[in-house]
Amino acid sequence: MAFWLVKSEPEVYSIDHLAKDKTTAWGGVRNYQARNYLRQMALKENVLFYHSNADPTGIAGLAQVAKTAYPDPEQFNPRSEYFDEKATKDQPRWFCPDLKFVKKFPRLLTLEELRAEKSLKDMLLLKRGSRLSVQPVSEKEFTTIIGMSGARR
DNA sequence: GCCAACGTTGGC
DNA sequence: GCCAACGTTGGC
Repeated sequence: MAFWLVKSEPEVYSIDHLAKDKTTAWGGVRNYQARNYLRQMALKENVLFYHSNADPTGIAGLAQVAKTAYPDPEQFNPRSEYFDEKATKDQPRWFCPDLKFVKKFPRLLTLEELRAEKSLKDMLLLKRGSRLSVQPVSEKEFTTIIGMSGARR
């Protein structure tokens, strides 16, 4: 069982959007490293939902993998901003899993709080210059974060 | 295969 | 809005 973290700009798609949609295709990721992580996601694995480019930034809630990765349909749509002319149906380049809403944390767990927590110092998210929008999280980190969030199991 | 130029991410 | 960090592109 692996644990993950995905970033999203709340102005574009927030935890509240996910709560309303219940399930969404996590598409539009156009970075190879992130794509590879998306393909590794297994059914029912836990995904922390991070608000980037926000005021303040931080972890807003929890999602779960509802469907493992399949070819992102937007790569085939010439009118989509995520269109990729080099992708074909036989050889798709980009993949997306479906993510399902689990819960919104009682309050946003800010980046500042995460940085202040010593046991999270090795977390990928907190590394300088870490821009990856899909990241693995260790079980220990995950447990710590759930504990800090004040969310009930 | 190197690397400069350029584009994007994301914290501040 | 700025800018550091990083990924990608493309000329050579």
